[in-house]
Amino acid sequence: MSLDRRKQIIDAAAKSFALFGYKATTMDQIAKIAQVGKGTIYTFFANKEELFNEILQQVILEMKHIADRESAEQRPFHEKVFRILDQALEFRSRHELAMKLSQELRDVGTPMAKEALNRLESELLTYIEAQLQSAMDRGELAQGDPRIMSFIMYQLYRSLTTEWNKIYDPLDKDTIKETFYKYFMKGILRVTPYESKDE
Amino acid sequence: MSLDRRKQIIDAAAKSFALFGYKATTMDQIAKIAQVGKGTIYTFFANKEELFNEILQQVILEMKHIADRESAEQRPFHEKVFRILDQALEFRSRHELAMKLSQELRDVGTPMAKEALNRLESELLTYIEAQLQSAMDRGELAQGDPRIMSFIMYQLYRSLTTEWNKIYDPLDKDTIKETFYKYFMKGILRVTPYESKDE
DNA sequence: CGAATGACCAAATTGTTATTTTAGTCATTT
DNA sequence: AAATGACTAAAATAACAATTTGGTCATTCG
Repeated sequence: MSLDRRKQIIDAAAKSFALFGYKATTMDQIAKIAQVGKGTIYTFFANKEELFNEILQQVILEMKHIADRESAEQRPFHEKVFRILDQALEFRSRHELAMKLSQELRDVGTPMAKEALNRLESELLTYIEAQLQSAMDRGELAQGDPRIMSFIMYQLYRSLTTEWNKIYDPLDKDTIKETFYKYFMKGILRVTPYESKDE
Repeated sequence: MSLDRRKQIIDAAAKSFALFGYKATTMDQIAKIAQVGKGTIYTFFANKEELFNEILQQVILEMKHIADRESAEQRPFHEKVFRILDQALEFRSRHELAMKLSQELRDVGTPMAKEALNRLESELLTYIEAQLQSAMDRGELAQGDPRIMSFIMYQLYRSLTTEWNKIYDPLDKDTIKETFYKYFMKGILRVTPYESKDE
């Protein structure tokens, strides 16, 4: 039942953080949803921040799980990386908590929201970095600094999706994919998937 | 003397906007610095915003002038583009007004500061877009959508400088240059300057 | 007895009202 | 006719009151 209570609290907190964001979620609120006295929360978690980090950790694992499923697929490497990025950003824009945190950061600028989103980004970068490293080891990829490579990859993909949409009309998925290959992959892949046909 | 007064006002405004930002600059302040009655300002400019736009326009012209000087140089195209981006971002990080506006946007979120910086960015994108178009016409560059190309170029360069520094230690200029070529230019140039030597 | 609890408190947040500042006007002066 | 600065309405800021909230701990319960 001790474990039961802990789970109740985590579930309640997850629900509330996703629904109201970090700041607008109160410990009283969580206790109420979890049907638990407020003091009980503090027997499992030192403070609000620690409880939040527990939830965040779950989200990170969930994201990695999705990426793992993608990278386990038998596909050419360049396809895989593209799909991981795609799924990750898709995940971020679908997952209620991540979305709520983005909004909170925009609207109120809660520092904890910023930190959490940075952490998500950082985890994704680390993940891709590892994928690149292993692809290099397998010889699928030209040598290079995997940290810089993953960073550029992420930034480029983000530019073509999120950033582009801030100024212009969204690009369709095919254009994004093609552009991503044309302007980036081409420079690093050992085997070029799209030959330049002098369009 | 009418022109004289106008210049006095513009100079005073430029000084004040660069020193205190948009919001913290008052019309009284400008009048005082310009040694002019406040009413006089309104015989030349309809309001604060219009006066600010006059200053901004000057900054934009100044930036374009720097870029023009760079692109007039007799250099291979890839060198030119790199240097234009470099000069432009350097300019933005050196120019007092642009810096102050960035700070103001971060700290207070003044909408006018955001708009102004967007305008600077937009002008730079348009400029590069034109450069790319003319390089394509000359056959120095593979065909492609110059808008997407300039956007990616800008974002990539910005990623390697500003964005990278938010997470990691700054990259040195040579690494930036090399990375920029390796991961981007290579994919679009007709003549590859750095041959991959299987490092 | 130890785990759970909710009344309690200091600190932070929010709501409210009073005060000051500021963009823009316009009657008067130069 | 151009320049000015006292003036005003609106906005920003400060000062203060009222409420909320994270965290504690003496008491209760199983």
